[in-house]
Amino acid sequence: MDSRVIAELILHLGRIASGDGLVGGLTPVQWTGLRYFARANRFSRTPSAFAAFHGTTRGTASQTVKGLVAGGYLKQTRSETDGRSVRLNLTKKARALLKDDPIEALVRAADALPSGVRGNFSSVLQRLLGSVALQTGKPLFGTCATCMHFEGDGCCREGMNAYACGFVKEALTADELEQLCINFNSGKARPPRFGTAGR
Amino acid sequence: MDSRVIAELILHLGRIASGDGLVGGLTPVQWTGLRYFARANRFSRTPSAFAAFHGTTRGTASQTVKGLVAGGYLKQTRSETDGRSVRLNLTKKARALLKDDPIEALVRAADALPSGVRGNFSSVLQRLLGSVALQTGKPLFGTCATCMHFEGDGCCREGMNAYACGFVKEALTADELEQLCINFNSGKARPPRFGTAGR
DNA sequence: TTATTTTAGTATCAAATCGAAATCATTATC
DNA sequence: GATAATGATTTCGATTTGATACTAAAATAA
Repeated sequence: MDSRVIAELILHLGRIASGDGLVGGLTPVQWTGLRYFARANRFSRTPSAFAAFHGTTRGTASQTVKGLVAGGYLKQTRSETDGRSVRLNLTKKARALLKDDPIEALVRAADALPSGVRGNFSSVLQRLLGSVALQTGKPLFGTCATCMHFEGDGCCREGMNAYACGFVKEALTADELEQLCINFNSGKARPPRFGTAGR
Repeated sequence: MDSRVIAELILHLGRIASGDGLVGGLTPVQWTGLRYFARANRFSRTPSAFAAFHGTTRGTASQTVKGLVAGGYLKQTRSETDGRSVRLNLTKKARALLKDDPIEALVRAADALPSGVRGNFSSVLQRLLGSVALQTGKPLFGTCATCMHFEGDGCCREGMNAYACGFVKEALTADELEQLCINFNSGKARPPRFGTAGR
């Protein structure tokens, strides 16, 4: 019975924290997109990956991206390796705007927690997300720290290329270890993911 | 830096957990309405209170309610004390449908947590919600347990009417102590709330 | 009392959102 | 080479939403 209260609290908190109407000229969906492209690694900054993350269709994700590009928040570049694919990167304008993210009220609230509580709380959130993703068959995005594809000891080879991804078979910089990846695999069984949003 | 991850996790979890499209014939907003009217006490089962809770306008809330009434999920009755006001109660059809709430995946995930962790987690969520509501000036709904208006020792008077609300000056049943109330007051300072959604 | 203001609820309309389906180019597979 | 699958985009219709205006009832002021 308490579990249902928790579930409703999470939904409600999410809704209250993200501004309803447009804040700083952006709609809630556009804010979600901006946050995603700010935290996703280079393999995941594509319209399709955003669609998978956001749990929507590629068509809808394309619309959102188009709006952000038109507004000067994202810059589009075609991939050299794949003629179909498109990479999206945040502009300076976008990075500046992210300082006024309507989510900041929730960030401050979380920041006011004792650090021990905060870490604990974060772990439980991760666990819940993993469980829900598994149950609903939706893709789970994560970082290298707990990914099966992560290779590298970080100490043996000299200097660079100490880390690598065994899935895309490419070297990783230290920064990228913290970013979200669509190819994340925690090792738990889950249905094979195709390019679609998984429906 | 970790706080921002927490904030984004909460938003993402909320989005993933609540089904995107319509589930069981209801849209996500209608599900939110159904959950609200299932958990709100009799003082709060009105279109305006739902608007305040959901952080939207009364017009929009009225539309959502209209859809739920038309679908046979809510029954509308006029208030006897106030000719303007309207009370909304769940039908049996609605209570049956709530068993297949798309949020159940998240409920199960929360249920799988150790009970100690669950209680702790719930407390932190409450705390975050209170903080965000305070910062954004949005109304905070809560239960009698921590409300300033709550009166009653629960043991002195015989049988009924052991509990009461000092705000509406009415007796409360034991069931109602667990329900959400728009008149909740935690004692913390907050801007006066009018009938509007607070914008 | 009468007049004014506030509140609860609803209806209307234009803008925005979203999902489904179709389309096109590119890559993968047989 | 032929076929299938993928990435991205566009179009279209249905739905949602917020703003605005409106009615009716209650509270407040004069």
